[in-house]
Amino acid sequence: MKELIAYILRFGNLNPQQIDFVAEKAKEIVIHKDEYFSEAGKTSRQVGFIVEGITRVCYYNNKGEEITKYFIEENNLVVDLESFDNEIPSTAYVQAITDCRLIVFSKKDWQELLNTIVGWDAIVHKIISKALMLKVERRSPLVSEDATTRYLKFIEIYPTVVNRIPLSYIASYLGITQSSLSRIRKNIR
Amino acid sequence: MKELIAYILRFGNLNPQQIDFVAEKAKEIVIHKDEYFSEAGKTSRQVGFIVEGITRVCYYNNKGEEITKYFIEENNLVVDLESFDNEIPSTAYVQAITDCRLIVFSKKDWQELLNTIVGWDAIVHKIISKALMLKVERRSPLVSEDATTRYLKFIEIYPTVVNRIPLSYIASYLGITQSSLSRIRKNIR
DNA sequence: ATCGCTTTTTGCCAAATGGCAAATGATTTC
DNA sequence: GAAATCATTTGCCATTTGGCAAAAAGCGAT
Repeated sequence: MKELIAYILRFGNLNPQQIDFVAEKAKEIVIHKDEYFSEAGKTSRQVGFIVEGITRVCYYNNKGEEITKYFIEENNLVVDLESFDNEIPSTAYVQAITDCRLIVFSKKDWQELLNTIVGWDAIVHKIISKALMLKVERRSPLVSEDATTRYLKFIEIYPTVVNRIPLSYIASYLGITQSSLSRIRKNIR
Repeated sequence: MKELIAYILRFGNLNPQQIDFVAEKAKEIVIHKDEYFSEAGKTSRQVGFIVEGITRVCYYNNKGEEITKYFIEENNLVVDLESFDNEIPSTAYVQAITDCRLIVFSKKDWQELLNTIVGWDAIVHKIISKALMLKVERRSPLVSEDATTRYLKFIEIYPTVVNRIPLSYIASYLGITQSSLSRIRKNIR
């Protein structure tokens, strides 16, 4: 729980009562490797915070290939905004790549936080904007680079992730085949 | 001005006084083709709204190649958030690709809007989040597609843009060379 | 340790894209 | 309207990456 609180306080201040209130609403859950936090086609009704573990957001393109949109590591919020906010079916899966410990808030509890804690929405907005900006900043530069450079950038961006997840997920995130990525790894060593 | 107001009202409500107040602070300016709205290395001190025209956000990578990160068309806000919010030098250029009519707000006026209009920050946050989500949704799928598919997706995403801007900018956005894009265009016809 | 399953590596060849330079086409300027 | 400038297309060949299938390596269960 302290990880979550520390994370929130980086974006704004809460007094002790407010922190208690947040803690009261938080539920801790475990999701095992390969299980889903939320699924395409279903409406996402939870906001999560990853205490430990790695997840990925992925979908299937029109050739049936599984594409990893991005990874979400520990100490980050995980929520399908579009689906959660508008109560519409999600278009992507959020899947645990390793066993994960999460703190989750139900939609109802999340609403209560919004209604009760003055400034909660401002904090949340800051967190969301920051996360979205990061995603853009990480994705955009990849398109214009060759496969090796993409992988090198990936290592920079996700140094704590690169050795804990299957090569095939990284390949699909980078838009290259896993055999190519395997060869790239060989060349780099 | 009515375009801007209509745009804002899609994200939240303002009463007539508030609308007047916004209009009072707004300045209309023109930026000619190839001129910059904001520049890398300089702190961005304006929020803009494009009434007419197309801009792009671009930067130079470490090989000195000019990379187009994305395009911003009419009826969208244009602001370098990172730079504007934190008053730090920007890392990218915002350049007019066609002659542009913009409505701009100085940082000082923008602050006044925030301080005066209850709910202004909520509206702005919604606008920003929506725009950032769009950027992610547009960028991510490109990485995993071949050059032709990327271009076809580009046409879908920016149908009003594709024929008004140089091919080289599109190529740099898609991460392919302009000769390749030229050949792709030929094949598609 | 062995079997079975999954992931990663490798070989071979085909297809896609890049690099460079020249030719063509389009646009602006005087 | 001719010249100059800039953008796009094309040709040629090199390089990168993909596709497919088999081999090797890693890993967990018995």
